[in-house]
Amino acid sequence: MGKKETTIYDIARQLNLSPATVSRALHDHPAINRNTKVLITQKAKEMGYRTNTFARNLRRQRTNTLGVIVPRLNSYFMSTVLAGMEKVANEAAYNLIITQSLESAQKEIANAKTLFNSRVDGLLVSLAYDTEETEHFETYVKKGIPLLFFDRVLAHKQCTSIVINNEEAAFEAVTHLIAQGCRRVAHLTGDLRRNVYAERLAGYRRALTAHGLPYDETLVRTTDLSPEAGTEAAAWLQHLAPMPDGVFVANDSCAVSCIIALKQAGVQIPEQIAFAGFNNDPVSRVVEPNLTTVHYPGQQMGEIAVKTLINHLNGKESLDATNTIILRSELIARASSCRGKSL
Amino acid sequence: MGKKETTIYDIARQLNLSPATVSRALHDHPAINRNTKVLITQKAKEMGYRTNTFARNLRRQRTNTLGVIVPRLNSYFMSTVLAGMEKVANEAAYNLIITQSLESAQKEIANAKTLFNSRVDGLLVSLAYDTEETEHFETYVKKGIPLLFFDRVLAHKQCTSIVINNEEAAFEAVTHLIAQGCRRVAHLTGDLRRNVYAERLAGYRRALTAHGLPYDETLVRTTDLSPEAGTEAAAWLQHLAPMPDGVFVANDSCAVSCIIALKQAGVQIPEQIAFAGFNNDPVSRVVEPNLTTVHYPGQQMGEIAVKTLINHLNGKESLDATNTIILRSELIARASSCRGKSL
DNA sequence: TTGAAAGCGCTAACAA
DNA sequence: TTGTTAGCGCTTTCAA
Repeated sequence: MGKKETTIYDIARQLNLSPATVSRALHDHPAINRNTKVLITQKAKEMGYRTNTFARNLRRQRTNTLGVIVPRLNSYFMSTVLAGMEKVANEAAYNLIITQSLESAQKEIANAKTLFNSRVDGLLVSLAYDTEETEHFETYVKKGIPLLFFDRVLAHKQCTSIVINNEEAAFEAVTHLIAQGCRRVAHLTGDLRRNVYAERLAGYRRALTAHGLPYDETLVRTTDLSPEAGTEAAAWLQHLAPMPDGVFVANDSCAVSCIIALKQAGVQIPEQIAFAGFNNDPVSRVVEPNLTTVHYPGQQMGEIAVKTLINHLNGKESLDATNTIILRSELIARASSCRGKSL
Repeated sequence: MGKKETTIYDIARQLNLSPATVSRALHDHPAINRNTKVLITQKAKEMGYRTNTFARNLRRQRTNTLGVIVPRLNSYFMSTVLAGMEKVANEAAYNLIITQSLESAQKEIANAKTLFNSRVDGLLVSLAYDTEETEHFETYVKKGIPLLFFDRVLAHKQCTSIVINNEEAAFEAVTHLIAQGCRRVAHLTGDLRRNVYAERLAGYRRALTAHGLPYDETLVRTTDLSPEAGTEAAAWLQHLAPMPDGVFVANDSCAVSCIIALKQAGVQIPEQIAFAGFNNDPVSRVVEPNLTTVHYPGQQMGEIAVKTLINHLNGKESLDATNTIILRSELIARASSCRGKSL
């Protein structure tokens, strides 16, 4: 591997200064002569010096690194969140170590451990599908490492969460379907151990009740919300008797594949079945008819999550008081649910 | 922050052993007594010990961390690549520090520098739109830090690249359009400084020539390939006289929005204009008619990139001999380009 | 404004 | 199989 690294000792020797002075100059210490500083900076560049982050971290007991655990990297929503996180972290000179649990609690535990050993200054988590125990986060809490959950969060904890109001968003979506004339609304959801799905179900249920419609649990189907699940759900919908006249799906990609399968089977959307999805994924604007959905501010969520965490680390803003940050979501009505002429 | 950290010294003291023995036990050193090892492992767990990665890295002069620079995190293709990278890296106990250049050469340079200072063991790069100079990678080459480009790569360099055969893929796509009867094929491309777009253009051109069609540069439009660019391109296409009867677009999301805009304007797809895109993005299977496209093995590319890099780092396989790894891509013909009855 | 010196926690060469 | 010991490169207290 190439030549030996230049250290502050090398620079110090060349300049007949002490390593301490070099260290100070390189990190804008106030008590340092302007000229000395220029001299050192120049020499450092000339010699190809680069900070040894380990030595520095070892000494300072800080890493300037944040850990991230997400269920999957390659979903539209998540990659948007990550883009926001990276942006803010980068601007604040923090590194991001990103890991994915692939929806497995076991991998989530392993990742939490690895990141813990990597001595991240803080951790950002969106939970896997099947996480039940949360022992693996206790180590962080105990060490006083700030822990921030986003999207798929943990209830009843002393850590901060960033979410949208899923219950309300679902309520609005279903209310909208009902306003369009739906009287028998089905719901495709994900694993109910996750707040996002449980809350959307609750919103669905409340909307039905609020408009005098019965809650019928045979109209609720739990799936993994994949496109394949959408296709299967299309068959399921057609076998329900009578067929529902509206469907609220907890994510867009599943909704879209469901619509496509139904159309192939000759079902009219929205005339026979009206649809509403969730996330405002790009596919929602491509499917025909365009999918009504809930806009989920992913990039913003990522930005705020990291900003909040870093502010906390810098002592600018304590997280201890903040329990939950709720971002604004928004229903976007499109053709998949609109039966009137007005839209 | 919490209590003081447990070190191997603490464990050693409690067990009346030397730190060296503890260190060995904790890292599966061969010359260690089975019982001693069990003892130490247990004690370590009991005391809540965690490896201090800095101290370890500082000593070993290795970080087990790879740096990644991508143009954007939140594109379907890129998030798929990253998912593959994370999977392999994680399995091999490597961390991934992911950064995005946001298509800016300047940010790419800054990120390269940061990652360099983070002492990554290797770097994976897909170039920004407007990168011209590549000085910022020279530091890596000089230090002997392996550098691996993927997708948007650098020509004529002594580093390894992982790509697909863009020229050939484009040739096939355009040949397919011609086989469907297109005689006046337009092309929407990206910044031609990037190999992927230059090569796709070359393939487009070769296909025309191979089938006796003239190359007309007024039919080639350079854009940023965003959905918005697709919408604008739709207007442009309609103003060309005569209107082209086929379009090859260098990415799917741009192609899809172009199709949508054309349909709104009353243009029949594929009867009046046949379309082929690139990437096999999910939207390609949602748009109507479904978009003919080139399947790009993103996940696989990410996996192979990291696997190759790690093998090199472990001395299992040298990269010095390997200049380019070419993955297989595949044309997927769908309704957007098929005029015959056969499909 | 600068310097001397200690030590962050770990690993590896050498010794026993 | 285990122990001794010397740093890896940096920051920081204390002293000058």
